[in-house]
Amino acid sequence: MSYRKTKKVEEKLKSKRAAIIAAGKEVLAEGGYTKAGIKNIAQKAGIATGTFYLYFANKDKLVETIAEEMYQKLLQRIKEERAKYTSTMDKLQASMRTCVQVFSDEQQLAKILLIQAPGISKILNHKLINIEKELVLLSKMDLDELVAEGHLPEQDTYISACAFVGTFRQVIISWLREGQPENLMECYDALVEYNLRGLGQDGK
Amino acid sequence: MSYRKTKKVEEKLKSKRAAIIAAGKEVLAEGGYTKAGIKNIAQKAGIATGTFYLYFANKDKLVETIAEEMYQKLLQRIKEERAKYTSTMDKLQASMRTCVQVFSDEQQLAKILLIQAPGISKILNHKLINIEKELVLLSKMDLDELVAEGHLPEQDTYISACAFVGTFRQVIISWLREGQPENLMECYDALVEYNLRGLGQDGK
Amino acid sequence: MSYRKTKKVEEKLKSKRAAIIAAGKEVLAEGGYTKAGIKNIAQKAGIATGTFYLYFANKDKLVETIAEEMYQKLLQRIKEERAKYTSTMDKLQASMRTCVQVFSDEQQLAKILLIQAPGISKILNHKLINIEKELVLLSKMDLDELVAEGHLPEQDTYISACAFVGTFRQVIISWLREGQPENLMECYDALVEYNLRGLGQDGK
Amino acid sequence: MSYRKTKKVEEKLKSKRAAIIAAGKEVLAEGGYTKAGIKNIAQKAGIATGTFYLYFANKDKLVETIAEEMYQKLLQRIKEERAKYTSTMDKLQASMRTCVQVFSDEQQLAKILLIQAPGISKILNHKLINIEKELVLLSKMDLDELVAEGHLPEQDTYISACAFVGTFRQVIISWLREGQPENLMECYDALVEYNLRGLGQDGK
DNA sequence: CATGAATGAGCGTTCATTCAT
DNA sequence: GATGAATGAACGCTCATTCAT
Repeated sequence: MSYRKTKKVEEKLKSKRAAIIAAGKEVLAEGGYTKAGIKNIAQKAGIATGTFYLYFANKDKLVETIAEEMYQKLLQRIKEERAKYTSTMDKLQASMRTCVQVFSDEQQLAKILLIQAPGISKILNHKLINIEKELVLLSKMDLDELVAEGHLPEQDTYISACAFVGTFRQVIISWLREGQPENLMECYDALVEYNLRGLGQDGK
Repeated sequence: MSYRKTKKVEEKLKSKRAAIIAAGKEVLAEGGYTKAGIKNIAQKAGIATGTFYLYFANKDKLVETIAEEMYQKLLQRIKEERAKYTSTMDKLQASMRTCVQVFSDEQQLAKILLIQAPGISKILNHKLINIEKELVLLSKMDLDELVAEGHLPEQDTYISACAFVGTFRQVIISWLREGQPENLMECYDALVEYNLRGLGQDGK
Repeated sequence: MSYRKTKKVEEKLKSKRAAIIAAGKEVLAEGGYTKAGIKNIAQKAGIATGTFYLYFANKDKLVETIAEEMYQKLLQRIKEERAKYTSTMDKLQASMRTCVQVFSDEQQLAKILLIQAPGISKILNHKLINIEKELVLLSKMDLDELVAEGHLPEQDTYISACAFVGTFRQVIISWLREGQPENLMECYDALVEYNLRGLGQDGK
Repeated sequence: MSYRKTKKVEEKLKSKRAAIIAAGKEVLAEGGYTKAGIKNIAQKAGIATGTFYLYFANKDKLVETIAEEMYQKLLQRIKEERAKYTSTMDKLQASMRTCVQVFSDEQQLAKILLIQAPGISKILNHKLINIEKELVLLSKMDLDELVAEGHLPEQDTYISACAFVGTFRQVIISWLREGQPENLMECYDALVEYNLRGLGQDGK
């Protein structure tokens, strides 16, 4: 009859799960999937190895959870930002700005998504790859619309979407790896201009 | 019977070292660093596991060698192609066309460089990263020159170089992962146009 | 709704200790010592894992208790039945009939004693072994008396007692494992005859 | 071209596999399946833990091998001995004498088969159980023939066969556990007589 | 008394590396 | 040189037991 699930206790549990996820992200971002030993993660989370399995069925499930969480967070933010605009062009820009923003704010997320994603067990890898695919397809839809509306010239919109996303991806990777550009947000405008020109939007 | 050598026999006659590298590439491209067990590689190379260590100090050294080899091959080809042109713009285009060409011809190289590269031990990873870095810097030098010559408007050439390389990278990744575009070379022109516009080259 | 208590509720009202023992028997009979996890047992007993340790010092003590309980139940029943007869031969038969009866009624007990008993930690095993030993010795005492009384010819009564008990044991095991004979009690007479003849009692 | 598989080397390998099996039997006989840790077995076999897996795919495969080996050895010996006789009665006796002989010679085999058999993973358990089943059925076939030939009275031969085997089993178990009888072979005759009488063979 | 989250030693298994032949 | 059997540290995971609530 005792051991009531007080608010305090419940919060502790939640925070422990969060701590594991945080530790998992940290280790994943730094060392990749291989180096992400359970003992390592558990230690960083301040728990015993056995405790890990009270919160996650196995290592893969943790990584899956992390991937899913990032996926949701990123797409959620993008949707929110897009909703603020009506013109397709603005929406497209909103997508990219949000991406840059999110990655800029959360280096960990960026590192896992853009640097460590591969090397992870194939199944899990798919989740991470999907984010990228989704971004490309989202961009493609925008481009298709813009072409239809006459705002952009005819073109292979899939290739353009890839190119579009690729420019952002590469710059962010450079920022992560080389520390160049120093500030991610500051180069956002240059990047947008590059792409708008690339897409064939003349008069700006 | 004697003049029809099997591939295996032929490889044995060649340097065993080459056979190991070939096997290493194969395994690395398909399964990633984790799946690249020495036994697996040795078997594919037609040697005993112990023999591997007569040619490479350890697993990491093999990967490093593979990385180095790819690095050399790619940059070598690029230099050769660039030498055929005099104008910087043509040189820049030659760089990219060669990249696409090489990746298109050698999926293995592409898979290792663009898909499996991360997840590999940090130190080794650096070698692979360097190829990308070098490409970006090479592009940047071209851009700097083009800007100086007045062929391109003023811009942050590092960002532009990243963007430039990123477009190619992303399309190649899509080709590897999704099989889209079906033929890599065919979309090359579209990609170049995208980037030339992006860089601000009006006429052409 | 209130007077139709489920089994679970009823057990809770009984001593929890009894519920644990019942759950322990169930799990032990079905899955053996290895599968008998404390969590599993506790769940079946309708308690928390920690509660288990309020009633038993550890897992081994539970098994020991179960063994002891079975031991007492079986020997108690045998003594009761034997008391109903005066002739040693009748007492001997009463022993066996009771055994068969009890095992027939309680498959769980049979499974634990005859099938799962081994594989359990050595010390605990001893308790279970003792039941068998006791049965053999009880039989031997009967046989010794019957030989002394002239009802049976001279013989190594220990061997005879083993043989005697062994016949029952093997048949019961076959019943448990193979389901043959279908009904244990029905073959009791044949078994008794076999042994009486084996012991050298001619005219019945 | 070197590292020839000399006789010496090959013998070492064979002996190592044998050493593992021997160690496995030893541990299995003494401590049961649960206590039979790979580290424990490897140490007893004088090898490193990893070496175990060069000879057996996993722990279960070792136990299966041991079970199979015992099965073959016992049944093989029985068949050999039975072949020496023509009368069914002699064959039946030969079966049992061989069993006693083999168990007497190899306590380890006896312990694993009669004491530790259960508690082992269900699948493996089946192999061990099968030996017993086979013995019972072999005996039953003999009894059926003897009844048909008129050498034994009508009876439930399955029950008789169980009883028959059970007597031997129980005596051997007593010998293993209690050390009584001291010498297994010496009580063989008494046991046979008991069973012949039990089966209803009057004369002799 | 009761709880169930937390613990950590220990399990079976893998694999880069070594070394006697 | 070439071999492949041998090694043992390290992995992911389990479970009997403890203890703060």
